[in-house]
Amino acid sequence: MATLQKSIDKRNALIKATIELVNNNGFHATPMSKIAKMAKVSPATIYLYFENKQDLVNKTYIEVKAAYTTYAFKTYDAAMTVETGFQAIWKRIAQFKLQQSENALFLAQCDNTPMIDEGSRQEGIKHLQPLLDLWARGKDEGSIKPLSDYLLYAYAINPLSFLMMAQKRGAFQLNATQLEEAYQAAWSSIKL
Amino acid sequence: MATLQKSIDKRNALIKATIELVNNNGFHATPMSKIAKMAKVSPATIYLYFENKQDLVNKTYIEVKAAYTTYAFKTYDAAMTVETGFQAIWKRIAQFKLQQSENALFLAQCDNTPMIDEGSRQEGIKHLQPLLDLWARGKDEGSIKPLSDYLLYAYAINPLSFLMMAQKRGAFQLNATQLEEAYQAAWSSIKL
DNA sequence: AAATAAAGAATGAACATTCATTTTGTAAGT
DNA sequence: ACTTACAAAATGAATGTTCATTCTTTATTT
Repeated sequence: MATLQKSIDKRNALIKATIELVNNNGFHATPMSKIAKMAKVSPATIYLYFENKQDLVNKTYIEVKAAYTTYAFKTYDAAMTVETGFQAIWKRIAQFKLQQSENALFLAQCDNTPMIDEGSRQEGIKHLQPLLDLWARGKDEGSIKPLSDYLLYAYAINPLSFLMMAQKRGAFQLNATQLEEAYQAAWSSIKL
Repeated sequence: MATLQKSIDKRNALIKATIELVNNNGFHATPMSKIAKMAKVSPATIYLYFENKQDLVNKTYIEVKAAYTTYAFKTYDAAMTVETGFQAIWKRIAQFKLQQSENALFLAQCDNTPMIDEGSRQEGIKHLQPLLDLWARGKDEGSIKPLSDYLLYAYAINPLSFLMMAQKRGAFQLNATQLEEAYQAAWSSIKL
């Protein structure tokens, strides 16, 4: 497989450039030529690593989403209580959105526009399974409200996306106290 | 003076076509030619009503946002208690997102991508003032948690956008009971 | 030396916008 | 009432640019 020879550095640089440019201009307003320039590579080289522009952005999405979920579940252990487990996940997600805001913004944009193939979108959702499992357990135990997975996700996790978006626009600055308040509000809105 | 009237119908048709096409393809993947075709108008005619593509989409955003807030505050009266007022606004917003999902989706997309000028974005925010006033009153009275406006918006209102997005993708179907649960969760996450 | 990776230039399609005309509505003059 | 003249409105066909992708050549690796 010839692919093994190709420089992983170049691939990473391309992914990184894609994220940065798409964040600032959107998918269709970021030409391959700019991505190439930012990654210090010829436009033609992109096609050695990715089939085409759509493939590049799909793969970028999946890669970032995987990094996101890995990060989110890092401190989580299925042996934890539901409350502790949820807290662990929530805080990691918050950390991710604040510390890796470029990546988080990219995901938010992908999730809110027709920029990603439906297949890649589905692929990205799979990785959230541990959270769905935790909720199922919580509902069984009676420690979490019997809401649909979507409602739970919306109330508990999704607002973080909005906060990150507002922060990106310089609308406000989130501090530790506010973050704790946010967590408490999230938990209080889904706990039974 | 032979003053001819530019047809408001044509303008409306252009706005409508813009919303529909941008929803399905995104800003940069909807050519003026397609907008023109859908509005049954010549491409050149668009430039009689709007300066350019950016102006068209900015004006569309502001128009839809204004309709959204008008709808949201329809049943609200500043004389209401904080709880009643919030319920009135929340339920109208939910109704809007469910019944005018095209418009709601368009707003969500505008709010999550670099597609709209910052000026138009600011313009769109102004209309939410009555909600901010209500929260200020609630915090004074001690009936709402002393969270920042952004946190309050994120927890109380923003999840509706996520739900609408998921619904658009056919991920689930929101019914009246779930809607009531959603409202209760929202209120419980911000009430003191 | 052979094979793979990379590059820059070339290609052709898509697009926003403008141009040159035509159509339409209106109001003044009859 | 009915022309006629005129300006606004509308149009389809250019125009020039931008962009994704491919082609041909050069460099690098084994």
